[in-house]
Amino acid sequence: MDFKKIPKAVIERIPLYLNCLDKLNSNNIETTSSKQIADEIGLGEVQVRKDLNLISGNGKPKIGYKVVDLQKDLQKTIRNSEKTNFIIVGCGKIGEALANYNEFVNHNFALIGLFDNNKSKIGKRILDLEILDEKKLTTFCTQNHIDIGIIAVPCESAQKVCDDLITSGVKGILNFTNAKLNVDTNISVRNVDIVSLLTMIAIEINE
Amino acid sequence: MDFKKIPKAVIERIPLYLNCLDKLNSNNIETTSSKQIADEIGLGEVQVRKDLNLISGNGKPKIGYKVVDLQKDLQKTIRNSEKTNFIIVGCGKIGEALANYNEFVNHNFALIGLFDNNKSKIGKRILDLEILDEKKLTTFCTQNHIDIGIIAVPCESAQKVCDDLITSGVKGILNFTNAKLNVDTNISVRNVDIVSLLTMIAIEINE
DNA sequence: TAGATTGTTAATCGATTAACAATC
DNA sequence: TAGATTGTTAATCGATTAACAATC
Repeated sequence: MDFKKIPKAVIERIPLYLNCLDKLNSNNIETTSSKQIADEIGLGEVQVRKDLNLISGNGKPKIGYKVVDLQKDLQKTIRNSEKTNFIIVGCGKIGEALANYNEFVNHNFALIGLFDNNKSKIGKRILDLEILDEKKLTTFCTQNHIDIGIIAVPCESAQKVCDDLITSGVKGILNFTNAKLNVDTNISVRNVDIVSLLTMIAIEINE
Repeated sequence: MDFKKIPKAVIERIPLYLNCLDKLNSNNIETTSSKQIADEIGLGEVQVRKDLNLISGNGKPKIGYKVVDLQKDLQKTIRNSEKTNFIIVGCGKIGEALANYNEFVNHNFALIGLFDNNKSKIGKRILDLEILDEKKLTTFCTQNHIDIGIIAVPCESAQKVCDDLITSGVKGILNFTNAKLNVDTNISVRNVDIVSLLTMIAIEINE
């Protein structure tokens, strides 16, 4: 929907910039420079400058960047609307841990639905949000605007849940199973698999 | 320690190959090809061939690769020893969820320690592993061979825990806090931050 | 003005893809 | 032998870094 396509590599860094700016903000720092940001997050300053120029273009020679302006420009890449709505499917250990995390609202993400297919879980609440029957998933998603679905069900059901989410209009998936999800290219999928992460670390420390 | 340096991009794909081979194995498929693997995990076949040639070099023209041989060659990039030992520091919701995950052993990772600084948690057990006092962390790490430490403590204590781990000889860190850890370049760090992941997905679906 | 800092252009580096020769 | 599949070399693409001109 945005006019300029943001390179994959830059997308990976935007959360770092946002984090850094949050920190500067809470320290009441109003103006910053590519050097300061680069040092803080451990990147090269030229790279930071190039990224920020692409995303914001509001740097001023000799002065640098206004922190709040930069935050606004970065935010624009993330969303058009007020909030990004997401749901969690699967309220086992991982799903529950995620649902209890209360930092979402500070970053304009809104957790608006929890689902499980286990009778003993349905009807319970996590931080005031009721766990709904997974059967209601597609209805819920079509009736509410859901941007992202988090999949935290057992591996075997992951593809089914994924298909249901996409059929109901969800455009992004965060997959906590180690299933390889088959999706159309217009859907954004990220995977978090602990064994894969440990494997990559193990390779790096073995070199 | 390995003689040939594996490119960063290839390291990211090794878990995919391992996953795919596990699946082929459980389907009793003994021989495979770059085409089959590529289709399964959604990569180009030339890329798969190049990666596998770098890592294994045991492909045979017209025949392909023996699944078990390929698995062995991939495993060699991951570890020299029998197992990769790791511990979890912080047994809150996330730490507990991770500790309960029982797939580690199937992939030659061994969870051998749990730590927390909360009196109400110390002494409890998760899947037969006792939660130890965080004060014992450095002693434990120096007395046992720990390859990787998972940090699942509150954000504020992350850097302190990280420093303790590294001082005690840990070479890899999996960081579940959104703290930006400051480490020496010889230490491998991977971060899992749910807000960052949601942010990247949100950017991609907003384009 | 001189210094600091941005933005841009060119050069380098690394990763992917294409073309094709080698071979069980 | 012909076909299938690997491994390699060259070409392309994308990302990073270096050099430097522009400017508040």
